[in-house]
Amino acid sequence: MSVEIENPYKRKKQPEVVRRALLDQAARITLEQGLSKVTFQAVADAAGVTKGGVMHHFATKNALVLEVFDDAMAKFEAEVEAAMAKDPVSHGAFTRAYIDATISLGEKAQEEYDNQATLYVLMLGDSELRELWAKWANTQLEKHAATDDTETLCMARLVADGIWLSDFSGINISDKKSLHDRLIKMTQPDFDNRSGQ
Amino acid sequence: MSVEIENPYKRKKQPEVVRRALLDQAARITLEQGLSKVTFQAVADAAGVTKGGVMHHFATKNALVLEVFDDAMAKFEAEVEAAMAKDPVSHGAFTRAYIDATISLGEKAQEEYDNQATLYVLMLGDSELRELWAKWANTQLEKHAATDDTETLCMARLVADGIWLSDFSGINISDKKSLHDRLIKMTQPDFDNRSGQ
DNA sequence: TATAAAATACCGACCATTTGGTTTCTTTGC
DNA sequence: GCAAAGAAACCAAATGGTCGGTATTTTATA
Repeated sequence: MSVEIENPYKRKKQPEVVRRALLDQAARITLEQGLSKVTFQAVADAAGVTKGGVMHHFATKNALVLEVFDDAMAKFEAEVEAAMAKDPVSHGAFTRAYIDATISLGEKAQEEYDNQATLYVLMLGDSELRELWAKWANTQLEKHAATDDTETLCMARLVADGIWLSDFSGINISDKKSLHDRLIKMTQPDFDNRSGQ
Repeated sequence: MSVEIENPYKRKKQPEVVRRALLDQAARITLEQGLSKVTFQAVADAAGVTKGGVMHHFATKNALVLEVFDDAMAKFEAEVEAAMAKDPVSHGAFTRAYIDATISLGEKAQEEYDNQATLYVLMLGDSELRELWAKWANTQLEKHAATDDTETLCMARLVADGIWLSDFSGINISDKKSLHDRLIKMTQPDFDNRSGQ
């Protein structure tokens, strides 16, 4: 007599949970093994469903990747907005939020670091996603032009990007904390007047 | 009576030329269409040889990509060293060279810009290549520790990286030339003393 | 210096696997 | 009952890789 096999059809249906798992696993595989390893099969296996299950949620591979990217972008945006909401000073508020969302110090959760990395890895490998990212970034810059348009603030954001790049590729940075503090100082309203550039 | 068909075997053999073409085309495809489109077939077609021809020069796809990366890294290194050789000031010489090799101003050839982009796109999409890059960069930093180890110099390099990132993804930067000049000023021997940070 | 041998460059047919994608079906939950 | 969730069995095309062949180039040798 044969062993009772769990009938997979009887698994409880929880589309939202499955969908979330699919996005998360796709993002994880992107980071750990590169975009080329993000296949329907791999994502399905990682999330514990079948390929058919994945394709029910995401019709094509492009759609899947696009949603992973959108998801990462939305999270990043939320992070920035949350940080801005807590900032009492208006001048440079966007830049400070951007810096804190981009640089991963000790206190920043791994989860958020991974999200940022997913965002960058995806967009740097795909010109279509790059355009989406540029659109978002340029929109943000316009939106905060009144408070974050000086060259010094621009530079501060660029350093943040540079730090992320170094961090991600494993290049040693002397003292990230001190650098971070220096960046934040650069965003103060009176920085450009107080000191030379 | 049949037309004489050119025997493809009789093509003149010029391994160095073919090899160069293969690396160049693979790099181009990487940039224009992403790593996933870099297939033996695509590279072969682009270079005007057969798949077998490609595989004669590069046994596996990994080997091909690795050589493309090595090639890009070597070119970048050469660019940096050439710039350093022309610099009479020792303090910050590596940083200035790095900045000029990284930021593409008008005068910088498209070719060199593409090389930089290939380097970054490849390494950001593959953890193995990332390690190679980190190794190279960390070695350079050690080598030039005597002249390029201050926080300000580190920051200048990070801005350069950030500028590249923004450029590549299509994010608007106010005045790149002015930013570049400011970076170069930051690398001057007396910068940290002359002004606040 | 002529030539035979060995090595190299490259072609082209082939193969197993994986890929993204389609279809059909069963099950669940309202 | 019915729409949605998901399984499962397909499929054609593309992929990385093997293999054996053929022409050219280099090297060894006489």
